[in-house]
Amino acid sequence: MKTPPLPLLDRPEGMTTHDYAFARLRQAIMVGSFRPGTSVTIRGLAEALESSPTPVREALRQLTSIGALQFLENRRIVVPRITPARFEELIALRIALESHAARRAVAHLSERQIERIVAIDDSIEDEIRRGDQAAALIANQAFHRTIYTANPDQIVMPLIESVWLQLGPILGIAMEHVTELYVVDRHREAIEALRRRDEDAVADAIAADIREGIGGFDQQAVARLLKLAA
Amino acid sequence: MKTPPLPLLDRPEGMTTHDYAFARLRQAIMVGSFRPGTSVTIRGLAEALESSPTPVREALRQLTSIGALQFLENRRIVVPRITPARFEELIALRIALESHAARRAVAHLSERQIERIVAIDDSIEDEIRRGDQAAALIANQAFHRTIYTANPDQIVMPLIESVWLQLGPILGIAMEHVTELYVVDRHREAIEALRRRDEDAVADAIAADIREGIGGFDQQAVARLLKLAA
DNA sequence: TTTCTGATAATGTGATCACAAAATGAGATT
DNA sequence: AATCTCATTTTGTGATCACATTATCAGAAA
Repeated sequence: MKTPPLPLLDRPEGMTTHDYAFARLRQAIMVGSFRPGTSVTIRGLAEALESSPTPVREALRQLTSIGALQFLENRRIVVPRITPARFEELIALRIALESHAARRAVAHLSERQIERIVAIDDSIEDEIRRGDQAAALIANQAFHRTIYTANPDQIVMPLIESVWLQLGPILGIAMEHVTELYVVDRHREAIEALRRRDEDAVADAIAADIREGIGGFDQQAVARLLKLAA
Repeated sequence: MKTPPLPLLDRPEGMTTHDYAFARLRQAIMVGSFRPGTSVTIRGLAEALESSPTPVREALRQLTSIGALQFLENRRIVVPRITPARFEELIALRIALESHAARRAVAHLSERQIERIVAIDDSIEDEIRRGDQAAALIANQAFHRTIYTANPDQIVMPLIESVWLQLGPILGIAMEHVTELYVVDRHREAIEALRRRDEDAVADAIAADIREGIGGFDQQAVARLLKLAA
């Protein structure tokens, strides 16, 4: 069991060791630092995070509950494997959830929030230009999250983040082998539709954004990526 | 902090204390044994479950991750409060998720599985006749779960179960004050549509089932229930 | 009466230990 | 060479303890 390097993360004053461990592991999985099928151990991660096992155990309970990791029958903990069919389910679910979330956010968005979303979209392009795919992934998520959390009563974000997390490891492989992951997007259409407060158009733009973005990987492409990572 | 009586649950040979604690607490929340806003403590639950605090701590990390419980800023753990607006978001999300899941299951359902679903629907009616609302809720969930899990690559069930869990406490109040919670349903239409392998009709029947079932509680009705429980 | 202060109690956090369960590797047997 | 057995190692689980943080309560001051 070799723990990959975990991307560093700021630890604010007063943040508990458990919260820090959880945030750091979650981030690592989200940006593809762990490959599908990778085994992890409590003590190995505790060492990498420079903590005792207790906070790591609790973080692992959380990570398994949100689909980022998986407890096996033999009690081992692994990064879930993914098949092309499951990838397709993840994309379809992402489309269902995010178009639903976008619809229900439209009525709540202020002009200021829309300008904020535009700024985030610009930052995605900066990151792409810079060649930093993980940062582009994070910025892309911030773009989507800022739209959906405009709805003050939304409860869908934890579900969406869980789907994003489950896509992390395969996207990590893709980021190593594909250079234009976030070039195609429909963010402009989404922003135009937000300005018009047109729920249908927003939902359609978000769905198209996902379908034509990472959803463009068909089953053959996913199988190829998985083979590359074996 | 008074722990309500936790419904008993079978503990199979070899089941870890943690898994038992988690399953028992999850079930209790699902069937409405805990009221919204109820505070829980690690030691209190450990005592009720006759275990040491460690397995309970880990179970609480899981339960908070799936929306069943909530860590507050002051580190206290509570059953989440719910507002009428959040209830409406839960219903809308349930409709979005479950009609999506039903659609994607249709192609996978065998005749035998459909007969199994019919049998579960009959058992719901038995439970209603018997006046056992918690058992009817569990059977209703089994009806839905059996449809959606026909899709072997589905990944949506943990998300659906999280929404069900978040509805548990308010439904617990409803079960105390309303006697006909599961009388209205559209299960027959859903079954007919499954037999015809008609994805649109299945999705419509599931959506209508939710909307006309517990979705029939409008914001005023929810507010009234919350007042009754205060 | 209300507000403030300080002591005490309650509750979550992290560390450590012992034990249970599963994996691994070496040697013996087929 | 393949399979089995057993000892050792690895890894997860549960218990317990001490400590940190937050809540509560009683008494004093305004």
